[in-house]
This record gives sequence, C-alpha cells and structure tokens, in this order.
Amino acid sequence: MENEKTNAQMRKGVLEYCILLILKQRKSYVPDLIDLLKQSKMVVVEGTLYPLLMRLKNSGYLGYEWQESTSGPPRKYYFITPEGESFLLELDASWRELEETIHQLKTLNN
Amino acid sequence: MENEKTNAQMRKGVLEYCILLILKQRKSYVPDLIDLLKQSKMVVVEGTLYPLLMRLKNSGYLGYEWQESTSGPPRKYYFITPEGESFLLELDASWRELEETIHQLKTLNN
DNA sequence: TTTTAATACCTTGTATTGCATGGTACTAAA
DNA sequence: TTTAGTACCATGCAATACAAGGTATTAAAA
Repeated sequence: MENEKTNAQMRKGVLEYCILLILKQRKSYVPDLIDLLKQSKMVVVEGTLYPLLMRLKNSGYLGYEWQESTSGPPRKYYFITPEGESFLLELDASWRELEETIHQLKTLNN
Repeated sequence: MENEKTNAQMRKGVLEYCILLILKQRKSYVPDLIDLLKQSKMVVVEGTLYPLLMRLKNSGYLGYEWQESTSGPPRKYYFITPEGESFLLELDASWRELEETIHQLKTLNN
C-alpha cells in the first residue's frame, strides 16, 4: 500500500505529458481520456482531469470544440494547439533527460 | 518557464526512487545527496529532503548512524534497510511500467 | 578568550495539486 | 413525466515540495 502511493506519485508527475501525447494523436473528450489512461495503467479520475485540462487550456496548449452526441449531452473535445505541440517537444526532452538520470543513478560507480 | 514547472513536476514524482537508488549504493548524509542529485539535474533543497528522509525512515526503509566529521558538526549518514531494498525492487518495477506506458502512448495507432 | 565563519541539523508556513464528493444539465427510454 | 445514462464542472481536503528561518557544533581568526 505504501508502494502504491509512490507508484501513483511517479505517474502523477507525467500526467500532463501523457495527456498531451494522447491529444497530439486524436481529439478526445474526458471519458475518452480516462479510458485511454486506464488502459495504460494511469488511473485518473474526473476530479483530476478537468482542472488539469483547464490549466492546459488557459496556458494556450489546448483548445476545444463541442460535438453533438447521439447518446447524451454534447461532448467537449480537446485538441492540442501549435503552442501545445512545441511544449510537447520540450516535454519529450524532459522525459528523455529523466530516463537518462535514472539510468545514471542506477549505475553510480565512483 | 511553464516548461520548467512541468519538468520539475516530472522529477518530483521519482524523487523518492532516486534517493533510494543512491542510498542502495552508498551511505550518504544530506549534503551528499543534494550534490549527487544536482549532478543528475534533480535540483532539490534541504527543506524537501529532510521531511522526505524522515518519512522513509519512519516507514522502515531507511536507517541512519552518526559519524564524526573533521570539518564541522557530526553527520547523519542514512542507509537503506532490507525492507527498503525490497521496496526499491517494487519501485524498479513501477519505473519500468511507467517507461512502457509512455512508450505506448507515443505510438497510439488505432 | 571571544568572535566569526562554515557546516549540518531541523521546523514552520505557504502554495500547488490530485482526488473524493457532490451538483447541474442534457438526452432517451420507460 | 419520471428515471437512467452520460457529461460537464466546482468545492473542500490532504499530501508534499519549497522558501525561509532557527539551532548547534567545530575550527579558525581576532
């Protein structure tokens, strides 16, 4: 149980990154995102996602558009903006650096 | 500047993991840890580290011993316990999963 | 001897943020 | 017209990283 907390914390840190990775490839609305993230073992709930999307939108990295649905209320589809794409490039670099860091720490030998 | 925040957040999530990776290989006291982490671009300050080490110790993952210093007050050297080692194995698994997750999300194609 | 500088420990207060919970609104079917 | 399903969003709490400041020990300088 202690482990799950740290496991969760690891995943938290890359949550924004994951969202942007997904939205780069397909417009999605919140239940879409939750499903996709669940498939990737990133368990996330609405209460986390909505504020996060709001922040990313307010930063100019995301936009959205409404789409009618045949089975319920309209859906808010988020998509990545050009600024979001370049932000994503930086996150790619951050991620690579982080991988490199962990690799280094695993092989401290001096 | 926005990037640095997310970059930092990514690194936060694996901070405990990094600490344990280091302590598995050498006993260290706080200024040691800060130096090593700085070399790995994980910028961390005392105010973060002390409470974190306290938590890990209280969870049984770390122990410590005092050592005299020739250049100042005695140092508190932390080391990893057997429980810490097995916790670390779980974190290794979490990290591998996280890498796998990101890899998957980068190649969503359906 | 007294003071200063360096080193190392630790605590407190603040801000961020993920999550649990609950609320509102639209659609379709019973 | 009521109920169930779907989707949006907001509020309050808890965890935690960090900034800032405080205490204690040692050694060297005054």
